[in-house]
Amino acid sequence: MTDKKRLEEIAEVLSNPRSQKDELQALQDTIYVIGGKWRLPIINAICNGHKRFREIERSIPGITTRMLSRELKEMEANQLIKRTVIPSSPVMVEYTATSYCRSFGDIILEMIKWGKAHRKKIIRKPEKE
Amino acid sequence: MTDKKRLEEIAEVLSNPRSQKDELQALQDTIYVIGGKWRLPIINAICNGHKRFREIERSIPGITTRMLSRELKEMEANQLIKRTVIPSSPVMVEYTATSYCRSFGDIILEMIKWGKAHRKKIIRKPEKE
DNA sequence: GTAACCAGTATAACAGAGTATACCAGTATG
DNA sequence: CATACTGGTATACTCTGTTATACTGGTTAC
Repeated sequence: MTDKKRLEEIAEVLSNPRSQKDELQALQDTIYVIGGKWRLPIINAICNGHKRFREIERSIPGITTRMLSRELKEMEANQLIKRTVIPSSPVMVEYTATSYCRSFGDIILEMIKWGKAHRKKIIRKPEKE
Repeated sequence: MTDKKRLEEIAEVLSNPRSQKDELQALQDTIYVIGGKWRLPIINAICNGHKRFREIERSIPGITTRMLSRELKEMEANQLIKRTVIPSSPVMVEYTATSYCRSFGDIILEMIKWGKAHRKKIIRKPEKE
């Protein structure tokens, strides 16, 4: 390590008693958990009261059965949601949010807020036709 | 369309005067803009005062030169950051955040908050060794 | 002269997120 | 009997974000 780099590091630590590193780590952890195109929309749908598979599917235009199925499975494994089978006929399935899941509420809210505020600025890549 | 589905839709609209659809759209727009593994960490780094290429690179462990270069280029194209060349010798480059970029502050803050609160719950897939 | 810094570019390859399409068993509706 | 609903699975494929590795040109320090 060069002296320059060393001095930079010392300066950084001194100016950051609570360390930027922890914040970066926390940020990256969160990105890891809610990463991907569908995770947050699904959480949002379930928190908004959509419980049934097809109901969630319909509420998120563009998502495929496969992706929804996969995400739900993983989210159940990670204790984000609860899957309940109602032994009626035909069998019904209900997905409900755990409190862990609802802890994303503030993030989702902020993101909706941002999206609404900056609607006009966004130029999406054209969807495949 | 079946009567059932039709009734469901009516019920949904009635219970949602300000329409969940707009919120979902806003959420997906935001996901689209800040999507990916590196976008938010880079924004965070620049907002925290890291201006120089190598400085940003060093502040985000794991990122490659290529990814940082690509992201910076795209972010500049999208008016998220400003790239300034200082004609010294050797040439220096400074990246600074636009106010548009800083508008992600609240989202990043919420995500850091979440990450810190749920640190222990996260089981990351083991990194490649 | 060689090692390290700056700000990147080039090339190739990979992994997995995401898409497309079809299909299953079971039930109810007309 | 055909159609449409339920909650999904199976197979195959694409795409691109991401990684890995090497390299460039110019400058400064030892």
